[in-house]
Amino acid sequence: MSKDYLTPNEVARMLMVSPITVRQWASKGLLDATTTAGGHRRFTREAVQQFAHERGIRLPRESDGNVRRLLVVDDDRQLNRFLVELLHAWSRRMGREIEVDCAFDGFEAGTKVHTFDPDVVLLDLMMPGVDGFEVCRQLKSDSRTSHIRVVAMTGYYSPDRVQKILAAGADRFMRKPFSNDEVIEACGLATVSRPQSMSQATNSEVCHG
Amino acid sequence: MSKDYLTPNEVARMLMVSPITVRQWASKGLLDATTTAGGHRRFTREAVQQFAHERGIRLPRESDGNVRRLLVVDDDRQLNRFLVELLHAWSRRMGREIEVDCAFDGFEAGTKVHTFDPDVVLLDLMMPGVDGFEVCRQLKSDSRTSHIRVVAMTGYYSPDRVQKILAAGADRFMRKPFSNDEVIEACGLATVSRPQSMSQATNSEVCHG
DNA sequence: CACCAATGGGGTAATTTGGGTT
DNA sequence: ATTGTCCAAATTACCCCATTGG
Repeated sequence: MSKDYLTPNEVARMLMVSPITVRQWASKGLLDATTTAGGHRRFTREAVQQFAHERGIRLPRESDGNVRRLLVVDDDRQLNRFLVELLHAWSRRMGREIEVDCAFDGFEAGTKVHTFDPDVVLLDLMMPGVDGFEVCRQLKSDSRTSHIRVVAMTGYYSPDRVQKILAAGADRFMRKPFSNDEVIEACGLATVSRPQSMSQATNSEVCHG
Repeated sequence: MSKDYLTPNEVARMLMVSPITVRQWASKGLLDATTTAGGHRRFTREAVQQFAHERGIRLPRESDGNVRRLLVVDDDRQLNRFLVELLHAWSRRMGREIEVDCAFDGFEAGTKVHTFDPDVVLLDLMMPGVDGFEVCRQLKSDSRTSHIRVVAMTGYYSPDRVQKILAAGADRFMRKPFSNDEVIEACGLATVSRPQSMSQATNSEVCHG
């Protein structure tokens, strides 16, 4: 799942070019774009990826698609620890080698995004003083981190909110409380090189919200 | 704002060679590069650093203790901008080449500590949801960032508080409001390889707190 | 509605880049 | 091994004003 719109600035960073160049490409029809009522261009993630793929452009930090490192961002130390252990337990059970790290505040999250280089970030949206939407947006608009799968977690739910979260760039949305299976699936761990069904192997305990 | 890619010219300056040479290295695959849609090469900082490291080349920025890059961390956009412009104006006046970048929240600060690689961080301690003491501690306890000079800024003052800030690892403390000279001094810009007196060149306006 | 900073568009001019070759 | 020069093409800077989004 992707965010529905990218601005010229965001596209420019992704393609390692100035916004002006993006404008030229768009006006020449090389890069598919729609326009707002006021004439500003908006791009889809798919269009950009297709554009890049057609020209053999390798977007920075492109991984092989397999999840190896996950970063849990949550100020609630208990829930944070729970998620870390859930993931560790799963990896032991499935024989998949993954690394899990955690961050308890926005600054730590920001540093670990670069020092730990995660494939997935599990992001609590309800952290005091941390605007989860803004974090999503920043992650997705920097070509060094835009490949990271963002799993947004929150207890507060409304269709509007989900819309906003996905628009900010989150790849998945999890409403608390969630089951273990949901976490695994949202992290993209369930469907990788493992077509066999393992439903009985993963339990369905529910964690608090 | 800092870019997340480098052009051939920029790499050439970093490695102290001509752009043509960079081109050769890239076309021979010695220096990792991607291309834009139009065929121009783009490089990541990491690639250049790796290239330099493999050949024992010391990048100019790490060669001396002079302040070159400063990161302003403050959610108050006006004060943030004021500081950035103050530093820019000073650099123009003194003919010192420095780069200044800014962050408006904890997460952005965390990422830019690594992507911008600053020599100095000016840190507002009163940001909502960001524990400045904790940020100091984290910066100073990681060997990758412990060399960064931390200038803590706050309007609330008490001896106790100063004690806490310095204990957390801050190198300097600035109480708002502060004068331009104070900022320059706190950033370690005043005393470097410039024995000439410029006292009349630096004004003493006071910015708000 | 007015306000404001940030962003985007169109156009033209200036700069940078890749490639072949020296 | 590195750099200079030439050219066409790609990219960017700059100006001025409109749009966006809070």
